[in-house]
Amino acid sequence: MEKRYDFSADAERALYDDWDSCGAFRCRGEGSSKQKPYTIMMPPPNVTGRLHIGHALDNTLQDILVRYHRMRGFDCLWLPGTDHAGIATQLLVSKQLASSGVDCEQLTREEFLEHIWRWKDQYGNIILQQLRRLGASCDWSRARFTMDEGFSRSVRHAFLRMYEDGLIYRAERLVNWDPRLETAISDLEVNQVSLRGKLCFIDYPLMCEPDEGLSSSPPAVITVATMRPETLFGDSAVAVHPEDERYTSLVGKFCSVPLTGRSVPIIADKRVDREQGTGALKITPAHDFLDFDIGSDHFLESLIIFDKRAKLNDQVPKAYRGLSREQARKEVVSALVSLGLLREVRDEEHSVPHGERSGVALEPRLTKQWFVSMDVLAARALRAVDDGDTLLLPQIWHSTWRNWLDNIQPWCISRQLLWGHRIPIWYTESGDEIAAVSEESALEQAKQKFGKSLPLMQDEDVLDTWFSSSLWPFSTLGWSDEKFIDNSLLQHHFPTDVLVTGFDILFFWVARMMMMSFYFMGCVPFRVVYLHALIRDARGRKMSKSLGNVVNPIDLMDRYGCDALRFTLASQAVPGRDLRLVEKRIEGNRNFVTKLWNAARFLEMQDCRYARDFDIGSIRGSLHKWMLVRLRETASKVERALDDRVCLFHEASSVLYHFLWDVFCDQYLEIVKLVLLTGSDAEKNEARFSSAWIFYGLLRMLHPFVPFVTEKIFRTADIFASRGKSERLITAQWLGVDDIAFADNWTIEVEELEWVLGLVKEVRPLRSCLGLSAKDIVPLRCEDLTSSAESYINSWAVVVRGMAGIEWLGRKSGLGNGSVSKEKSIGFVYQGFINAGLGLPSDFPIEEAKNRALKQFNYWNSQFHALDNKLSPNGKFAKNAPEEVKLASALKRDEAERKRELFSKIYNEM
RNA sequence: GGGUCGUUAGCUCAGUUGGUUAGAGUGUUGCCUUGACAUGGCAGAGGUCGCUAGUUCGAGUCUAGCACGACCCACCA
Repeated sequence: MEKRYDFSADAERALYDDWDSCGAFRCRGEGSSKQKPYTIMMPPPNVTGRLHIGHALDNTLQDILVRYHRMRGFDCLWLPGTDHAGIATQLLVSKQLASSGVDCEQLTREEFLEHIWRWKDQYGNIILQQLRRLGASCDWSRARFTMDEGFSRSVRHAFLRMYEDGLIYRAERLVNWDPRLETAISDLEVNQVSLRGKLCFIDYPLMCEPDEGLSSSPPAVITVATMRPETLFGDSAVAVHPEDERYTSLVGKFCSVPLTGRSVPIIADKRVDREQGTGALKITPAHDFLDFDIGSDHFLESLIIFDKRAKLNDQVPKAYRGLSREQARKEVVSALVSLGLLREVRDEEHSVPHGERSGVALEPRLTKQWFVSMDVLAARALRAVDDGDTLLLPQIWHSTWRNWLDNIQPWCISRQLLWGHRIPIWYTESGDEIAAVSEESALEQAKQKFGKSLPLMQDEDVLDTWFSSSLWPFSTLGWSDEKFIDNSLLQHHFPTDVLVTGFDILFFWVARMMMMSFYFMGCVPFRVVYLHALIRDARGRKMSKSLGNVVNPIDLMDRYGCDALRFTLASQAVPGRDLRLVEKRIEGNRNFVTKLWNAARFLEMQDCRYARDFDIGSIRGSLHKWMLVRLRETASKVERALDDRVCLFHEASSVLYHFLWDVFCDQYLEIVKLVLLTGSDAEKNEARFSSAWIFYGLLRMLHPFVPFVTEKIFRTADIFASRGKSERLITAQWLGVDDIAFADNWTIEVEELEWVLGLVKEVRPLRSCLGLSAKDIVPLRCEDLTSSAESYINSWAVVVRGMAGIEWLGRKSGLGNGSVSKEKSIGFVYQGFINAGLGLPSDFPIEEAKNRALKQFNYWNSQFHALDNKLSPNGKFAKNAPEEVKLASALKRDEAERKRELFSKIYNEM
């Protein structure tokens, strides 16, 4: 083996390509009736995407689950793919076309789509290539795209069924309109942005009743307050609260809208808030949601004053036509000032809805759109989580889930874009709608319905990207695709096991998948949803391009290796908490990878070929038995943590980290070294093979987390040579609790255990002693430490004997239980050095010697303390706790009920 | 306005139904190159667990209030 582990991109790619080409990622599907299926659908990244750190986290966690289950013998399907990402892609391609001098406006729909498809074929798979670098072991042979042929059929099929069932309908409503993208968007795509604005108090002159004449005195005005004076062109009323005494006399009268001369009624409506502004609200039904509702109830006219780019249209006076909202606001204000109708202006914070994609302020707009009725679907999705059919992890999301689904609004699914699934509805000249899977079918239907061939126009709009994504879990398995209807793949792998994704798309995607799955499949799409948190920078800020704090995972992998990044992400994946990416942590985990590599190198140096075939059940040494017990305990912890219904990735990685480093390397291997130096031939042999065998087990447990280094070790280290067994770790069988079950039959005597623990305890002082003595003590015995291996070994053996002497002395003198004074103990330990043959020179300063002995004493003391606690049944409780409590607390954890009873009994009697 | 979460060592974070002396990584101090590993080893320093009250034999952990921070939903005349 090389001295250093090579984690370069090339080295990792070689390993990855080998896995891929040997078919390790492939799901066997229908061909493997014996294997239980395990299925994860990868959240499809946008075709426009480049791998960012969030993808890295998302896919690392999925890969850990998939590799783990694969090793446990499941038939794993991890299905990858990409999303066509309607708005994002269209924006990107039109920008590119514009920069290369193509005027998108001049292109026909077909020409533009051709450009996008060409772009998609060229660049759309970059992110999937990047996922390979991450080690993602997904089944590439089953990769899907949300606009591939089969998927498109699914989408049409789904739309038509929901249309026929009345769940999808067309309606004229006020929708959130994005004036930059010139399309409707859904409520979820709206971000509220807090801005400073000017609250304008505008006087609307009252219209005189004919009989009042000129006699009535001013002020004959009603003052309204608005942040958006430019919308006054669309006003069709002024509303006040019915019980607002200031205005009761005015209700039913008319006032004139400034700059237009239009006369509008003053109406009363309970939805008007008396506290806000002046208590009088100008009503612009076509451009405000509340106004729209009030307007409909009072049968007011909806005056549309903006075009689709949010510029004033020809409904407004000539001087204002074509102005943007901002320009219009200025002009209107100055006109009002010159008319003396602007009473007051106040600075005020308010939140303005912005399009999350375009970033511009939205304009509510009255248009005809397609909607999905959500109530029934939502109720079912809610029940699924309430009943536990699907588990949301972490469970805190349950209440958010409920909250949202309880207050759900119809979903606007039509988009005025070009890139996406075209709505499968055709119109006749008479305006009749014909729903069909294709134009041919629509023509056929029209012919039957009207008795003659008619020219048809397909609906111009496309569907919201999330509409197609909501079909992802089953559409990817061939649902509604004629070629695969009733296919066994769908039966085998649906519902899927786990969905791993970010909480930010819980409503966008997860909830809608849940609804669609119930509607079309009659069951939940996944048993568990694991929602991971957001990755922030080292200072806790969100990563954003504008802050320039976005880290590129590819770059991190180049510098630290993929495994180090993966392990870091896994170890930070604490449910429900955002994680900050600190580079030092990645560096630490790179060191962990190196440690693993070096442990392998050590074992490699021992002569233990075919260690994989070693009959571990035959071992005799307590040391190895103890180690196997610890290994089993580790396997158990990892298995529990990786259970789908728990998903404690940080727990699993932490257990493995400390087991490898602290227990396996720092304790066990150090003792193995002693055995190799001092043991009999049989003992040496057993130590070599046991340690290699145990390492192999550990290597398999680590593989899901750090696949590259483990595979590399497995493939290069001689110890893993085997007689005709699997040659790849990725397809090796997990070494689980059940595989080490034989350890249960061992009775490790208390003395044996103590002996082992004694050895374990010796390791660190041994190392410590080696450190201490290299300059002072050892040269006393061995003049030339480095000249020959023999002298080194001898001096080491001496140290070992010395430490054994100290321990013996320590125990004998009762150092462990505090029955000997500290001073006396120091004396003993000091004496121990002498007795052990490590005699300090006669002129060695006594204070220094005492200091050393004190250090040693402190260490031994803590070790004995720890040992005492392990052996003592009541060791967990404070010395001054009441006896009753000690008794009660000695009960096992799962007997908490009894514990409580006992408590109340004890204290009731007192 | 409604809801959720967080506050533990200089920094980034664990801490399982309340239980010895609150842990890890990283940084820091001192010592040590040795035959797996200086991307290492040993030893040390560093914490009134946000604040206040309460429950308890015992609170980082449970309850209430407060402070600061983050996020989600709704509204905004």
